[in-house]
Amino acid sequence: MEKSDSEQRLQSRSIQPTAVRTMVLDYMIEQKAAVSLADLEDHFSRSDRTTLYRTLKTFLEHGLAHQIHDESGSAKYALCAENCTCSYPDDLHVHFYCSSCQNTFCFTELQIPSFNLPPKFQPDHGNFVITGRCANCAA
Amino acid sequence: MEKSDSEQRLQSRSIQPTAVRTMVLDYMIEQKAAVSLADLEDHFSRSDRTTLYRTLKTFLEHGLAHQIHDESGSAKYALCAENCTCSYPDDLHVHFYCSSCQNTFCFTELQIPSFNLPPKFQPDHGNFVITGRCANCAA
DNA sequence: TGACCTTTGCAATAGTGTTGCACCGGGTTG
DNA sequence: CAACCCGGTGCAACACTATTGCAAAGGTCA
Repeated sequence: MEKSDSEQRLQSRSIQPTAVRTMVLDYMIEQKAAVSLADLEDHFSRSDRTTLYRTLKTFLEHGLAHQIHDESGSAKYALCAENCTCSYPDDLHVHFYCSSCQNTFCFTELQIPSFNLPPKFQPDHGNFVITGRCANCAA
Repeated sequence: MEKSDSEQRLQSRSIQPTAVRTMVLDYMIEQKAAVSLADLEDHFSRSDRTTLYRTLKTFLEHGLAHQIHDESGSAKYALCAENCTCSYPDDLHVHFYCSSCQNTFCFTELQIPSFNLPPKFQPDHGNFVITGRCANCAA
């Protein structure tokens, strides 16, 4: 039996590829914007909120996705790149939250130039969000 | 009757200096870390949650304070500098959220080197948070 | 004093995040 | 086969944050 790409992607992060997890991953792969728990609830109405919540939590814990805190009030989730460690400062990229359409986009190609923190502060990871209007809504 | 510094600071942002507002502003001035609504509730137990909530909202609307979204799940608020406009890219500074003591600090002196957004994206303001351990907790 | 406006307090609600517990199906072991 | 274990899932409940509606309090001004 052949394995789908997403199943392999789950296994490569040591996550059991269950039906829900594979579906959620597939869904996240197609999205251009980061997804919230509410998005998943809407889209997978046959699955339980808790299951989707724990699915996202599992993705976070295994480094498959990262969490973004924008001004929408609810956490968003986006897939990490294959080789992403989500740690500072290597994987520090910018997100853009559109206050018009409430979408949050990952600009993984947009690395932040490095800067120095005050002494003794030990960074672990970062959450950078620019708020404004996205290319679609600004038109 | 002489006016206190905080009363003048409120008036300079066109905010009526009521008792609650002046007290909250005084409190925020003394804090080294950003405050949450829950912090205010704890400290001003004689005032109502709603009043404190609306006080912060007023501060935001008049550019007296800015909002920070860290991983704590609740919004934090910190005073803006006198000349701050809170707009991109001039007032883009870094915040540090300590996952150990849950405090969030403003590094207003730490400007981000500039970078370019994709075309047509119209930025308004930013929310940059580094998570890790603060100088106190790292010891 | 009375009309008016702002501020404040109280109550209630929506929404998000989170946990406990029970069930189910699959694999394992006696 | 039966007893068991275990991860995943679903249901219910709860905590906490954010937010709104409405009524009371207080200040201002004619």
